[in-house]
Amino acid sequence: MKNVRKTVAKTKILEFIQNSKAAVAHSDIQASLKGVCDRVTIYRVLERLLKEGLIHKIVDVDGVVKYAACHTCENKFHQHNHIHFSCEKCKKVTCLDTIMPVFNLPQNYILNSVNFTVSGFCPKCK
Amino acid sequence: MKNVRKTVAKTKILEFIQNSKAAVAHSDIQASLKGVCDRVTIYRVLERLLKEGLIHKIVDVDGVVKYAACHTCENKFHQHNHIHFSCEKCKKVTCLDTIMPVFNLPQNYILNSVNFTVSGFCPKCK
DNA sequence: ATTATTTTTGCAACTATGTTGCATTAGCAA
DNA sequence: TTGCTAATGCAACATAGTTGCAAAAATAAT
Ligand SMILES: [Mn+2]
Ligand SMILES: [Mn+2]
Ligand SMILES: [Zn+2]
Ligand SMILES: [Zn+2]
Repeated sequence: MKNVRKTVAKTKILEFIQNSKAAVAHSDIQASLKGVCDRVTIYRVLERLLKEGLIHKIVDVDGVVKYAACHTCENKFHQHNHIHFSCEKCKKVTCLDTIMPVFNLPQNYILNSVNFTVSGFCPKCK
Repeated sequence: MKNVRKTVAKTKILEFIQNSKAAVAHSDIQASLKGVCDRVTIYRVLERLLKEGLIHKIVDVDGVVKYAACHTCENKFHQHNHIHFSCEKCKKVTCLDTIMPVFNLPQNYILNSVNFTVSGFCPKCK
């Protein structure tokens, strides 16, 4: 059952994600942590942080994978049914933590998780 | 203003997409069209079909890009605000053309397009 | 039908993103 | 301090997508 360990890479990466207002991509992390660790390590740390429920993963509308800290779901139900907003101008992806769309699936579909991203212009870019 | 041309590749690719019940990936197309054209051509044809509004693009929860024919929006408003269902078992992505989630953005955000994908188990796999 | 024009294609080369195996390093508990 | 094993670095690989350019094919003009 694999004990988790606290390492420099993990600490710095988590800090960076938590201090970012918008979701960050692997390349953002790599740029900010210049030389702290290998790019493969970043991938592996991200995997761990996901599994430990400290961050969540967002696939942007253009396929770019980004990560954001978990706020609303600290220790409780780890559900991310909020909307993500992707700005077409500044390319920033932000969690709209309080906004959860309403919909109902047809019979016979079993829902597990959702991935809602809307795009347009953010308040700063409109 | 670039006239569009009808070519074998384009015809076959569009047919394949239109005949598929689920959304298809580039690799699916390549597999089905074995040797009809180069893989680069597939990318370029897909781009054109998108621009011509004959298909739409879906980024799956795991980042895999897929394409589906347009049904509800033939000539009219080209809006894709319906939900896509991604089955975790059979990996098929299907358009739930009639289901459109309700939500409201905070002031100052300008909505342009949406990308809603929910995952779980489809009727066949549940 | 022939020719001319321009879109489309194939190919090769390249970039970006993510993965895997394996030897080495470093956390942490005993 | 020692021992165990999680975590890392590095190299190599895999996959998806892009770009430039010459050749081929589709359509328009003659
Ligand atoms: Mn979020
Ligand atoms: Mn669809
Ligand atoms: Zn913006
Ligand atoms: Zn299924």
